[in-house]
Amino acid sequence: MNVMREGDGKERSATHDCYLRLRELIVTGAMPPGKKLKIEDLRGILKTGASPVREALSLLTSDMLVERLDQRGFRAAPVSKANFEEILTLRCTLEDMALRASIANADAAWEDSLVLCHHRMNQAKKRDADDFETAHKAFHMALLQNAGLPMLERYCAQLYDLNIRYRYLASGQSSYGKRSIEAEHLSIFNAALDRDAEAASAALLDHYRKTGRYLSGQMER
Amino acid sequence: MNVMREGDGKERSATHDCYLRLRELIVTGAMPPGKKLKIEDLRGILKTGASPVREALSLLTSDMLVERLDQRGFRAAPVSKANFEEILTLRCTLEDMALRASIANADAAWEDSLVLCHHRMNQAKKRDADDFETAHKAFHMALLQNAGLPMLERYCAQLYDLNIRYRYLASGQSSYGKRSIEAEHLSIFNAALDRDAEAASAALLDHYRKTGRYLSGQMER
DNA sequence: AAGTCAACTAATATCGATATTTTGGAGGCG
DNA sequence: CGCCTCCAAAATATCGATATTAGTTGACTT
Repeated sequence: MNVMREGDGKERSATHDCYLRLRELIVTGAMPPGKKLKIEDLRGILKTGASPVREALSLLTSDMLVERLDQRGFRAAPVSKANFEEILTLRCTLEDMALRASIANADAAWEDSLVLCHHRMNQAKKRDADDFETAHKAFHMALLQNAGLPMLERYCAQLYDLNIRYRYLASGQSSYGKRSIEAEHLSIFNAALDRDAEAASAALLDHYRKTGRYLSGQMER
Repeated sequence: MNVMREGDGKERSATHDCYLRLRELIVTGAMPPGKKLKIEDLRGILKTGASPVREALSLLTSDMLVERLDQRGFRAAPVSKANFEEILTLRCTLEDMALRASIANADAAWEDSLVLCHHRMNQAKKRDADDFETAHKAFHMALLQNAGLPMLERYCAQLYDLNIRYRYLASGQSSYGKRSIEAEHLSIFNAALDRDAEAASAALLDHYRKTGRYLSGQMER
């Protein structure tokens, strides 16, 4: 009667497993915005009891990916252009702060981690879209992870996921437009290694705003 | 067999009620930092089942007031000077942004709400320390609530509670030092009504930094 | 025939009980 | 004599079932 020995490739607690899988479903658009998230249905999809599902939905509420309605259950968070723009604004402010703090604390270990993440991201790009998503997030988070500000990092990670969701919704999986994402990443990367906070921040914000404009254009609402 | 008809003065769902009461217990220091939060004990205190308690703890995890340990349950979030300073830094950046946006959108309705909140705060001060806490938070949130940036407001509210917790921990309930909090509030209030973003932001950050220094001084750690 | 109210259905929120995991300690082995 | 292993007790995580609440349909009144 063991619950968590299926593929063994996931996590160890049913709740956390639910959390990750549900988040994936919402971020990628498999659960579209506004969709009613019925416990019974999700039980069927996730093959588990009601308690882990409920707890996972509660956690996703705090990530602003799920909305809780009075006593009428849960639904996938709605989307709007205003929300998208708020996410962009907050990301620009918070990541600017985090990146500058990271650079201020720069050391060899951090630079090593940047080199690795950047390399892996470029390798993953050639292979698999899903791998690239993971590596892309890892690269962006690595830029901020030397700030020594764990709460700020957490906010940035949350906002990253919310933003990714809009990208999945605007277009099919991982369509990045025609711009050279690679070049943009390279200039952020180089400026960070040079410990040039001004240049790095400018490149990062430019990267986000360009992506923002591209997605904004795709959103007809 | 009705669960939620005690004093009727609280909320309507057991989970939300647990959430509010537990948050109060942690913020005020009744549950000290690092304290193991055992489901059974809390069941006894809150007089309810295990499910609402668990769900409330999950929600508090996202507020960074509770930590979840692998499969070893929950405990009240630890405190540290670094954490306190991160909260202060984030508050200064985020509330600055929110206040400026609020002022940019200033209108008569918002000014009315400020006048009311400011008045109520001053009235409450004369009466009851607990009422003052509520009114004080309402005033500070009212300053930000015209920004039209709901996520930002949410972050600010979260950080406000985290900060209040340090005040409760540093000293007994609602000891505000010798400064004239009232005068500081008045200058923020007046600058906001004048729609002078520079002055309002400067007064607000000064208010936070003074409180921060005062609390930092009280923290020997 | 339209609006209103009431019972029915469906879904949520909560409870009590069980199985799994961790923890602390006693006994045996090196 | 100290360390590792194994066992018992406690606590967590999860399940299945129940009671409460919202949504809906249909009948009754006007």
